[in-house]
Amino acid sequence: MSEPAFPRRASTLEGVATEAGVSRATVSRVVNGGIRVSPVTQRAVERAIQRLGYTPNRAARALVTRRTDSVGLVIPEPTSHIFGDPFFSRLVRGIAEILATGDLQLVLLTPQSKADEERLARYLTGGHLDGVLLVSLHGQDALPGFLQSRGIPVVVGGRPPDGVEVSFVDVDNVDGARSAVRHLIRGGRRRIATLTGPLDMAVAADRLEGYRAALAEAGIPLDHGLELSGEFDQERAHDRTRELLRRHPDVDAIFAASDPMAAGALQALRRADRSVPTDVAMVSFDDSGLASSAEPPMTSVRQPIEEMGREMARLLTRMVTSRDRVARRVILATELVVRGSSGG
Amino acid sequence: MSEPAFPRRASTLEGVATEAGVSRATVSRVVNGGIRVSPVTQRAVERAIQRLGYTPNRAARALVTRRTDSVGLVIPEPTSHIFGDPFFSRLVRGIAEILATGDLQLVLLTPQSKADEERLARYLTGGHLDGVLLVSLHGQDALPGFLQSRGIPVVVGGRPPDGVEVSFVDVDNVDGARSAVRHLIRGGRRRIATLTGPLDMAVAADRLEGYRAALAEAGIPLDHGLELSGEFDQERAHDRTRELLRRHPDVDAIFAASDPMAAGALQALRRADRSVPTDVAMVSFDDSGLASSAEPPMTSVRQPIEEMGREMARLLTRMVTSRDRVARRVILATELVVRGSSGG
DNA sequence: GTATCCTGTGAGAGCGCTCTCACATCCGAA
DNA sequence: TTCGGATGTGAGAGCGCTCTCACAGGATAC
Repeated sequence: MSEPAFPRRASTLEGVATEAGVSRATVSRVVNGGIRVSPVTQRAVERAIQRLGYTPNRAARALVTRRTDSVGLVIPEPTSHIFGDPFFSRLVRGIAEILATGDLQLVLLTPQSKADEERLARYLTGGHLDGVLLVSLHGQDALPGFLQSRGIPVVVGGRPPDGVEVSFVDVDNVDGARSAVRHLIRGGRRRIATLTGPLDMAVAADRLEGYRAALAEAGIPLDHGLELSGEFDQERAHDRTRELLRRHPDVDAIFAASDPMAAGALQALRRADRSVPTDVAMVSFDDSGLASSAEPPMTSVRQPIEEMGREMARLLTRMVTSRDRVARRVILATELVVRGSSGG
Repeated sequence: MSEPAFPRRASTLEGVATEAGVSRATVSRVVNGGIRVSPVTQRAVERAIQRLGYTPNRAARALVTRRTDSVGLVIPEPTSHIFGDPFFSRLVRGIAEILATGDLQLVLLTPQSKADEERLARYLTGGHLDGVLLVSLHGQDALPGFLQSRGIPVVVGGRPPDGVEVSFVDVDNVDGARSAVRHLIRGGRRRIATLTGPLDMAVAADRLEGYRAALAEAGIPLDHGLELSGEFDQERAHDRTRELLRRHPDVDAIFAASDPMAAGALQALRRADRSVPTDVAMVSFDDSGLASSAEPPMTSVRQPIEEMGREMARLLTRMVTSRDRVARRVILATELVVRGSSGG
């Protein structure tokens, strides 16, 4: 195969202007919406653009407009945590869907270390991006406040750190967890344990709060020995469940704060010869593919993750394209999908 | 909360130059590697950069260097197909890991329609990106050849369309499938069915080829009634398996070309009261979390997906930073992870 | 008829950077 | 001593675009 021809120098505004017999300024007007251009000129320019296959040079445009037409998605998470859990993909899907309509590019940023994070902060404040989406924040992460104070449009996915006045989109985790546990209580369960995520994450804390609220309203006393906190993953959930069954053999239900955790718990229950849902009923959170394919199929709290992504992108787009910097909060409702694991 | 102060104008080369008492050119030299700068000047400039918190303006730089320091990842796939399957996340992880070391930004592009694809082709040829990673190509997609002919660095994940001389990284799907089916044959199975992916995708065709090769070398005649092609997803695999069991009740093993498909088949087998592995042995492909958490745990072909991402990023980085345009092909080996489902 | 406005267009500056070229030193070799 | 060649530095052009301003010419107002 012959060496591919190197692309001829991409055509510029200047070239189009010459071709159409007008000035650069006029071509620029046509390209940017054709305001104040006569129909005749407009058509001539459009034909010239067509003939030359002209595409505006983004770098040149960015240099003068101080807009890059791209936004960042920051996931400050050891990437290994993201996998096995399609949360991330679904979120990106929703985000990309909306950004595409606004002609904004999505730039992915996954700082893996402290050094990465410093470089990132630099990058973000360096005017490389028009706005930033932040997800999977731990604890009192300073990033949202920092960016906000520098005037950079920010939208957080999930509840942001306390005291930071920033736009965010969250799922109603408290309510979702409460309805899950209520469902177990309605099924006659009383000794209900919960596997929580890392409690420095708002999402984990909120789900625990919902669990407690449901017990409280049913008049069931809290037993902190039934609250097992840890990571969101399957392996550790398995171990924690085994431990739980040893210490509290009377447990008759488990609320797991994620599907992978439920899968781990299910394994532990099977190995301990406890049948689900007869001996131990289960409800989980996420309603990913894992839940529906589990054996028995898992009752789970469905989160509108794509919608969360969409809403985040919508908020950010608005902040980027207008000078509107008012912090907004959007809370999305969850839905309990009942399957066999909870004893229906 | 008070309105956040708007960020002061980011400092420029000019500013740093003044601060350090040198010319713009000298600062530029320091920023770009400090070649031909005296140690004294170098230090002075570095201090000035530090004091002013200077970050180079990427747009301005791109305008003159004609490099954007960002590469695209194109996934021309109805995004819904990506989910439930962590392939995508793992790939991105590997890619991001390598790109970070080379200071390249990852831009995600997921064309969803023909119109999107045309816009994309424009965008890619418009000099907005230094290079492109393509994955999940269907059939005889023209994109890789098109980009290649325009002189844009391209690396394909998976086997590219025939006749296109382009760099790619692929998993040895033929060999992986062959070893999976050999394993079933060694276990004494003879009536082995396979659930394949869409055969216009090289990955699906290759796995089918491996399946056939294993049967052929064992002297087992092919029966096309045992080859069920379709999508990679769980639901349709379930339906196809039910159909298979009706038509060919003597089947004693199934090789599923993905984990979600295996999960679907497992459900269908359970509902038909066939025990796994006693009545029907199973092997799948991917070795995602789904495989290890299935009941029984699924024997599966593990693919080095992160490594595939890393290798793709490495190839692209090399093409972008040098003028090296030689097409390279990298084939990564798979590994059979034996668990309960195959009766191993 | 002149003053005023609006519309369509072009000239030209300038965004922040890189890169070429010129030049001023300084060194060692002839 | 003179010269060629490093070596370190600065001046200035120019990348492709947007945006302000000026201005011509037609419509509208008095």
